[in-house]
Amino acid sequence: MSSLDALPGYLLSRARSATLNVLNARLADTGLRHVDVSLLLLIDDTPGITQSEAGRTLDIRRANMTPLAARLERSGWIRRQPVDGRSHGMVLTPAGADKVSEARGIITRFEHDLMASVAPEQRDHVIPVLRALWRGAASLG
Amino acid sequence: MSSLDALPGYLLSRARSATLNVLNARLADTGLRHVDVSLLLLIDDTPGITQSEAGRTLDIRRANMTPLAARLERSGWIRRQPVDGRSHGMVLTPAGADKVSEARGIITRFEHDLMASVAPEQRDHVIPVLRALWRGAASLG
DNA sequence: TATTGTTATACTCTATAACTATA
DNA sequence: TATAGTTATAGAGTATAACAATA
Repeated sequence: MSSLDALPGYLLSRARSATLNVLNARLADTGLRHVDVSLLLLIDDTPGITQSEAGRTLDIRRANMTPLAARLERSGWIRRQPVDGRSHGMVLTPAGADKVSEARGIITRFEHDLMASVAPEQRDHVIPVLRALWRGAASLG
Repeated sequence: MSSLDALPGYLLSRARSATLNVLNARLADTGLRHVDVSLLLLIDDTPGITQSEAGRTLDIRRANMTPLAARLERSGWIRRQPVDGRSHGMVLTPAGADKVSEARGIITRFEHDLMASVAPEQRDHVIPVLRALWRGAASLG
């Protein structure tokens, strides 16, 4: 263990990388990437949400949201329909709703396994600590 | 707040992104990227460490370590010297030692500010939680 | 004027495969 | 046969700038 292991920023990167590797491996068979899952879950939560709104929620820029949403639409998981002349509301298709269920199962199992791997005395602190770091770092920017 | 905000994996990504943005902004004037800092700190901790050893410690592949180390050498911050016919040990130059001091100051201030932004009741849990998530995810892989 | 979506583009980070030189 | 370093390359992920259409 190097002295880097005392630095929250470094630990955050390593923890993120380790968890993402596991999640991506578990998602591999679904044809979804983790970013696809987050967008599909958001659309499921907020049917009709526009690309720009989704981008602001997920911290994805408009320019990068376009190919992402286009890919989900091409795969038949979402439809984009104009809500006014310039905004596109996104909704799940029936196939997309099935895909979300499938993804939700994997995510739920993954989060459960991850939490189970954390010592009981730290488990209740996982969510509060991560939220605090997120909000805290954002407040420093 | 979407339902994603209850998922450790998602929170980890957002927290990592937010902290990295702040850190990179603070490092901008030094000519260092965060990955440069982690390698320089490791070399400072372990003078003579080889590229492969450093790669295993930092989870950076040999193929990606080469241009990284070459850049630090070109900048005059490290020297690479053969330890046997195939391994290169890395050591800081005097200029590199100065650079590490500069970086360490920024890192220390950054980690302090980040910790200060976390509510006191969560603060002591930051390091244990991040270590637990890292090790836990690695054990799932 | 500001916003939405799009296109083009570039930069970083990460991953694999193939090669050489050496242990 | 395994390891160290290198090179080339490809794929994500993320960033900016410019544009047309619309509010």
